[in-house]
Amino acid sequence: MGRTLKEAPSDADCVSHSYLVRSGMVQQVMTGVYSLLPLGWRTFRKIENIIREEMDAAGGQELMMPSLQPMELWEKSGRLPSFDKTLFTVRDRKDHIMALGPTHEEVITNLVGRIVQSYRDLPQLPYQIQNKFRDEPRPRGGLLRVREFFMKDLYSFDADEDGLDESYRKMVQAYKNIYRRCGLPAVMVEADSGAIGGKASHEFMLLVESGEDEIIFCPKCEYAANMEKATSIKPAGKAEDPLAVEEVSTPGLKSIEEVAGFLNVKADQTLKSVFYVCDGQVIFVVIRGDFEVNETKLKNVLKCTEMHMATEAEVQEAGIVAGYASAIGLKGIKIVADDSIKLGSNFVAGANKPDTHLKNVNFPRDFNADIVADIAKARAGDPCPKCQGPVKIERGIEVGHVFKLGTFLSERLGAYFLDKDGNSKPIIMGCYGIGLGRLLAAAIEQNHDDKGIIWPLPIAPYQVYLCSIKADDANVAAKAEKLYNDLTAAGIEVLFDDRPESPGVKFNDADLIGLPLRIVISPRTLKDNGVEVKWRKDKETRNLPLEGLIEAVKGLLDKAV
RNA sequence: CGGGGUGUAGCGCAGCGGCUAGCGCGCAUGGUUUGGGACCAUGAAGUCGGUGGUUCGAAUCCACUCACCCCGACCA
Repeated sequence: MGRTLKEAPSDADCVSHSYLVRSGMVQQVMTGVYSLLPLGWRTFRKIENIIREEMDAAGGQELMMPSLQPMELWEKSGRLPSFDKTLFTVRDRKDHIMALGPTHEEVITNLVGRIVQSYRDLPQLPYQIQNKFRDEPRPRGGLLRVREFFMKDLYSFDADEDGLDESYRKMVQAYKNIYRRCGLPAVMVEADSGAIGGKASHEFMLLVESGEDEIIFCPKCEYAANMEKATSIKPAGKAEDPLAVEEVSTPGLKSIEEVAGFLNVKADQTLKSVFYVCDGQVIFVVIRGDFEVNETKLKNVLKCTEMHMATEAEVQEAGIVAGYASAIGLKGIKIVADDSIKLGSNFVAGANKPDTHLKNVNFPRDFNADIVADIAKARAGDPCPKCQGPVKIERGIEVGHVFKLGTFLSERLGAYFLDKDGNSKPIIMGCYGIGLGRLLAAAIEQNHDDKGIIWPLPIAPYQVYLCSIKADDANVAAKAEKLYNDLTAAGIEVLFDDRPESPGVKFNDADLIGLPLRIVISPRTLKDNGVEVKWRKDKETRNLPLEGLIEAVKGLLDKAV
C-alpha cells in the first residue's frame, strides 16, 4: 500500500512534509491531523520501541491513560487559563463538557496521589506513549506541528529534591541514549518552562536550518540555551557625565533607525519604547535601542498568562504618543525596563509629544521603572554569560523537553505522602516528553537530499530496498524472489520492489523513500552471478556475489550501526 | 485573532458569461521497451467545495458558507 508521487503536494511547506507525502508515509486528514501509512508507521514504531526500551531501562513503568479527561481536574490544577483555547473540549449527550487531553499531568498526579501513601512508595516513574490533542493556533510544517499527535510522557514522583534531581538525571541520560540510538544527534539546551510551569527545564534540539527555534550556544564552553531563555552579556554603552535634558525636533521620524540617523548617534545611544497588553493591562517597556524585547522573559517577569503587543487603538487609549513615547514623566502605566538602560548615558528618547525627542536622558535621574530586569533577546557575537566567549545562534527543532515541576501540581491535586517523621508532604514531580511524529519529521529535515529522504539505519522503515531490473525476466524474478526470502529469513527487513517498472522509476522511488541499503538484481549483475549494492548516503556502488550474500549484507548492516 | 490566497478527474494545473469542461502525470487494456522518472494505440475517471441569487444561459458574475494554504505581532 502507498503510492509515490512525482510532484510535491501543493500544501507542503517544508522538506519533511513534502517527502513524507511524496514517499507515501503520511496523508493529511484535516488541518493538523494526519494518517500514518504503513511505511510511515514502521518508522514511527521503531522510534517508539527505542524510546520504550530506554524508558524501561531507566526504571519507567508504562501505563495507559484515557484521552477524555474531566474538566474538574483542570479546574483543580489551575492550568486552564494557560492552556486556554489550546484545550480541545467535547460534550457528551448530557451536555457535560470534557477535555481531550493535551497532556496528562493532571490525570497521572491524581492517579499517583491516590496510590502513594508513604515515602516508602516513592519514587515512581510512570510513563505513557499515547496521542494528545492541542488546538494549536496554527498547525504547520506537516508533522512538525499538529493538533493530534503521539507523545511519550514520563512523570517522576519523588519524596525530596535529591530524589527529583536523581530522576531528572536518569531521564536526561535516557534521552541522550534515545537520540543517539535513533541516529539523530540532538543537543541539550536550557529552556523556558512555558505553560507547563515549574523550575528547571531543558530542551533537546535537532539542529537544522529550517528549525522554528533559535538556540544560543557558546562554541568555547558548554553553554547552550533556547533563545526564549538565553542570556548574553550586554556590552556597555558610552559612559559620560549626565548632561541637561534637551528637546529636539524630529518631524516624522519614529523608528530608532530614523531618529539615530538623524541625530547622528548609534542605536545604543537611544531608548526604545514598546507596548504590550498583559492580562488586560497596558505595559510600557523601555529597552536600549540596539536590543530587542524577549517576550518570553517579559511574560515571566510580569507573571502573566496572556500577552500580546498593544494594538494601535490600545496604545492610543492609554494616552501614549506613538513614535515619540518615553517613560519620562509618564504616569498611570506600569513601566518595565530592561537592565540595558543602565549601561549607558545621555540617551535619546521620545518626548511624549508629536515630532519631538529628548536628548541626554539618564536613568534613574529622568525616569523610573516599576521593574528593571533582563528582558532582552540575546544576540549573536555578544559575550557568553559563562565564559565570555562570543556566542553563536543556530536554528533547531525541539524534539524533547524535560521539566522539574516541583510540587504545585501535587499540592493542588492533593498528591501527598507521609515522610519518615509522619509529616504530610506534597510529592515532588517532574515530567519528560518526546513528540514522536515531530521527531520523525525532524529526522527527515536533518537527513535528506534533493532526491529524497536518507534514513538513519535504526529508524528506517526497512533496512534494505531490494530492486529487480527487468523483473519479468524469469531468471531475475526467481533469483530476486529467493534473495528476498533468504534475506527476510535472516531477520533483515527488506522492501521488495518487484514491479515491472523501468529502472529509472525504481531507482528514483528508492531514493525518495530513502532506505539505507539498495540491492539491485538484474540480468547484468546475474551475468557475474551477483548483485549491486549501494548505500543511500553514498554515490558509489559495488558488486557482491550471490554466494554468501546474506552474510555479507548482515555484515554491512551490523557495521553501519 | 487580524490580513491575504486557493478550492475544476487520484495528484499537479488550464479554462474565468456561450452551450459536448481540458492538459500533464497517474490509472486500465494491448503491443514495443528495460541500468536513472521509455514509446505507440485504445480506454475509464468530474455533483467544477456547498447553498442561495443575477441571467435566455453560470465552472465563469454577486452574496453567504465550508474547507485548505500562507503571512503577521519591534509598529510605535
